[in-house]
Amino acid sequence: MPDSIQLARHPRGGALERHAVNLNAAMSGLMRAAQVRDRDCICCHDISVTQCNALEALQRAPLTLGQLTDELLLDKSTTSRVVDALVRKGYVERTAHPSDRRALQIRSTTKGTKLYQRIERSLQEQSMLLLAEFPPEVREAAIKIVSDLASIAMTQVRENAGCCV
Amino acid sequence: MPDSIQLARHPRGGALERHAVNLNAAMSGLMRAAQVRDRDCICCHDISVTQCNALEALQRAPLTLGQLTDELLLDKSTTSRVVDALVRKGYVERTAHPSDRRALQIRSTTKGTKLYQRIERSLQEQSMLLLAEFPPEVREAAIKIVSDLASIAMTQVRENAGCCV
DNA sequence: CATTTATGTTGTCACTAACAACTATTGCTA
DNA sequence: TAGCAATAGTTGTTAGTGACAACATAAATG
Repeated sequence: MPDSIQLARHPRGGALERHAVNLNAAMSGLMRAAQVRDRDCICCHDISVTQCNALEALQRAPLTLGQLTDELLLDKSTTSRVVDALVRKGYVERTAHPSDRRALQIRSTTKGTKLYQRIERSLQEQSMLLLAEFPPEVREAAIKIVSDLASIAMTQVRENAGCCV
Repeated sequence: MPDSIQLARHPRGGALERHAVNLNAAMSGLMRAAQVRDRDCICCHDISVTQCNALEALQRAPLTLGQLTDELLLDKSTTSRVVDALVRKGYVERTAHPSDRRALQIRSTTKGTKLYQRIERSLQEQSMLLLAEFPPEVREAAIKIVSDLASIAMTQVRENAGCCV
């Protein structure tokens, strides 16, 4: 088990404080590694990580630009350009919204869906290597925790909109 | 508990495949949220997220540029510029390496250490909000898992250096 | 009907990060 | 020990990301 993250032992304060410090250290390492890994992996498939996130969101259902913006936690202008890129490459299309003529329905094309499935498969292989080291119960627990963390962090971001006081 | 991550039930294949798919979904959500959260939080403190990562690494010990590059998983040119920025702002200094005149010893200044501590405190507050929802044993387990994931992912990145075949 | 609000797009800017080319040391080896 | 390959950092250049502001168009509200 290589260079593991340094965990603090006794910073002043209670258990919660200590846990928070340790979680931050671990998360920041994980984020850096996962970011690079995803970039290297996704980029071989002709799109960027952000573009891939958008494509993923559109696999579930067609979305308006606003909904997509919300899901990606980006500015609407950025989202618009992410969609531009995907349209240019033929992975996504902008169609008219049935009831609101201001809005769009952005949907994945067949080509886009195929691409996404290919990418998902290669990301999955990476994660399998990663998870193979753990027994099944621990894997289940890890998934649960990470997705709970994700939900809560997501809400924090949406509510706080610029945390610093 | 708000918009939680969709978990797949029965994709074809064994438990490991299913776990890998679910972990990816959860991680990608977590990454997006945490990235935005960290950015918003750190940016109020006059440096970027990458600069903050560098500052963090330098809290433990002075490093050469190469070592720092390795830790941050960046290109050495990028790392050099990250250091530039931190030097310009007075948070870090480049000093001569004792035994190798090609190399540098990059070290955090007192000002840099103070800044890092301030930032760490505010990130910690965010994480405390997040962790408060879980009982202590679960928190411990979460930290362990996340840091193991981080270590393994880190190794994957270093070894694989461009996964796609 | 007029004003306000919401949906997207475009212009501009700052920042991130990679690759390649270069300089300055160091270390190997013939 | 002279010469050459390898290593440490820096700088030039390029592509991409993402925010903010200003804008056009359509819907909703008074």
